[in-house]
Amino acid sequence: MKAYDYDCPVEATLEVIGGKWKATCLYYLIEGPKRFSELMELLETASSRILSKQLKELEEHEVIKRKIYSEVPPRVEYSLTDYGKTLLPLIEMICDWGERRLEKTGKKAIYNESH
Amino acid sequence: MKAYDYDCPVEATLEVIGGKWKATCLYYLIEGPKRFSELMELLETASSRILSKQLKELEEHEVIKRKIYSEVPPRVEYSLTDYGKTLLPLIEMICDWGERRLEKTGKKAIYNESH
DNA sequence: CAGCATCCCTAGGGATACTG
DNA sequence: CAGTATCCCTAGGGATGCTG
Repeated sequence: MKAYDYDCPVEATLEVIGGKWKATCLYYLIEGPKRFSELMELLETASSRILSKQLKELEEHEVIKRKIYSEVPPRVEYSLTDYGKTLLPLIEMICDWGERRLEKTGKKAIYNESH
Repeated sequence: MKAYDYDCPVEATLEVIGGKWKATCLYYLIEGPKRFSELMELLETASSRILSKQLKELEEHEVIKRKIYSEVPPRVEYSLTDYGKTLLPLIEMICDWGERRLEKTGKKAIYNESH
């Protein structure tokens, strides 16, 4: 067993937000709770299996919470926890830097177009 | 071919800093240029192959530059580019959040101990 | 609707050895 | 010293289909 878990604290953060869709999910959750299907639509190219896995991991890291409504058809809403909200400035900074990089590289993001 | 490169700008950032050691490398480069062997010592558990790959990718993304000194034995120094320096506040915020997470989870990072 | 189950695949990461 | 070269391996991600 190792004496340390990380080389540097930055790794502890990347472990939480570093999955393929995680930061993007968090970003979309900033504006408020979203259901599974809403996230699916926003993350056009993600499969439901992967998305649900990433959401589960975010939940395990306690940055989002999952609320189940006992209805038919089923309804589930994901939202940021208080702890997750501490990530907010970080996520926004990540998004800002990404936007500048889009300008620099000429690449495009769906999100940018729809705003 | 896809019409878009990303769903959201956050992905453009994660593409740059999201590799296993990338953010950590950037973090250590904040204090100034470092040679390959210095980074190897700081990133205790990274292999030279991986580290050199990650550095090469950071270089391709134009956030670090590689300076070769024509000496024997060879000497190479890595440092942040001006563009890379625009990542600075972000990296520091990532580190801060990571530190708070270390406190919360009781995990440890080498870096924290040595300071 | 909100997901698991199953199967599959490759890219990222790692160990070890070797060179200019 | 600062890397490649080679081989290997698994974890993350993806396609498709099924269920409560």
